[in-house]
Amino acid sequence: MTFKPLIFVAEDEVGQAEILRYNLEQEGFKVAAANNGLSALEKIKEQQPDLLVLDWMLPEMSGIEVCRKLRANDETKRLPIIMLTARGEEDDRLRGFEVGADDYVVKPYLASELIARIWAVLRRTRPELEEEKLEFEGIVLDLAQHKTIRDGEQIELSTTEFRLLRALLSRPGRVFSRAQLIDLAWGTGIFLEDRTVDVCVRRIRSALNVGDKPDLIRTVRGTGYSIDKANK
Amino acid sequence: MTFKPLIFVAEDEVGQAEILRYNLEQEGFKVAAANNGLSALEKIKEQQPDLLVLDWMLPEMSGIEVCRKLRANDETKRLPIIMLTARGEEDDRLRGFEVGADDYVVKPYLASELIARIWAVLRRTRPELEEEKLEFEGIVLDLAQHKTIRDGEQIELSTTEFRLLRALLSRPGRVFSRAQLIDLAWGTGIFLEDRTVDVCVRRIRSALNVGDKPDLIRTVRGTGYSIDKANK
DNA sequence: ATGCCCTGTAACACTCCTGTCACATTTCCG
DNA sequence: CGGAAATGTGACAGGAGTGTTACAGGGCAT
Repeated sequence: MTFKPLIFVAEDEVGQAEILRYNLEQEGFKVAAANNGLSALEKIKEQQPDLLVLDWMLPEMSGIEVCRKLRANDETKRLPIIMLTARGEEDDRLRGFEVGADDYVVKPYLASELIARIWAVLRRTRPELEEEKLEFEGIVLDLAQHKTIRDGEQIELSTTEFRLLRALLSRPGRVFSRAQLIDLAWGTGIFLEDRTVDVCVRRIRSALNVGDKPDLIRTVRGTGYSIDKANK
Repeated sequence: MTFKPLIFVAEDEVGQAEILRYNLEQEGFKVAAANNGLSALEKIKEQQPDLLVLDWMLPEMSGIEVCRKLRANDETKRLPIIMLTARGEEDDRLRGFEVGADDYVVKPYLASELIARIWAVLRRTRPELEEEKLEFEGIVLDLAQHKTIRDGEQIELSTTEFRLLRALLSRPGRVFSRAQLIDLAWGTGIFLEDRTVDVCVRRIRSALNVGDKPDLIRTVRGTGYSIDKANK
């Protein structure tokens, strides 16, 4: 991917914003941010981001207001917007769509979930961004369609398995610790036994290695797992 | 590496802090330190370090408070922070992320583990520091991939062996005492026989010196070991 | 409510790592 | 040359780490 979309984050809670920035940068996005509605509006006009992640509750100017103002301006009229709303405020969702948000995500959210939505919206708005695929040694992950293929044959993976494989495929060869994999596949701040990763890896392996296909998941004893070529 | 990152250590226990300083300096970092939250905050503003290692429990001002204050200030808003938390305090980890820590390490920790995290965070923040390989005289350690290569051929090393070789390769020519090597490869505070290092070195040697390759690990009688060119 | 699938955890088996010991070899020094 | 100290080497028992299977709880669609 040569093009690096600039994502603008309007979120007032510093911690949330930083985590988000981190995850988005990991994903390969450029990131700009503001912590209140007013400055968000200004900075957006300057920087012309490719997409806006907009918290519903913002000081100075509410998300809905920001949204409306953006839609009223010719330059920003078509800026894709993803709303962050608190759980239970379903009404907000409705109003969000009314004022022109392209999608919404309920807090608390999984980073990977939000990233998936971002890609979806970007694809929708910019068809020239061909659908994102991860590929390695005959394994293809179609992120848009959530499909897994090995050597042309489709593989059935559950959501969690798909996310874990996705993390591994994002950087072939690189070894991920179990903790990192939990962060990437389950979400930052989720606490699970390390062994859970082992079991999930096993499930992926047995789904992936049909027939006599070589096992491409390398176990690095004492450290973690990676996707790799023919480890003897 | 021409650029020497300045690491700021905020840790109240003097012994811990000194060991940490030593290990970080070994790694080639510059180090500044404070033993309470308040002075840490002041010194950080003066010295503008590249990264902060922040103990969770600090006198005067807790780690979480320091973190929050730093995030609230424009100059220090993006300072990468690694939290040190006690084992079992999982809640702290969550709160750590909430207030914007970039990573966390659980005490007691492996010096090499912390150093790895520091590099990871620095790389994330400063992509130009993409240095994930150690190389010397045909030996290549790929830290990200956890692979060892000599003259193009892959070598199988166990975790411990890998860590020990890594310590040696981090500063070619430098002689490490057995105690230092135990700190670096096994972890600070681990007690082992010095002879264990000898055995581990032997294992590395026999894995590395396939064929008639020269032995690059030099034994310094009465002192320790180092990686060095062709010692006859 | 019912049944199915997903999932996290526990339990057990098994591999291979690993720290230590005992003995061989080398080095140093008088 | 002798002896002691340091290091090399091979063997081994115990254990940590991982593979594997089973299962119970929960979500979701019917």
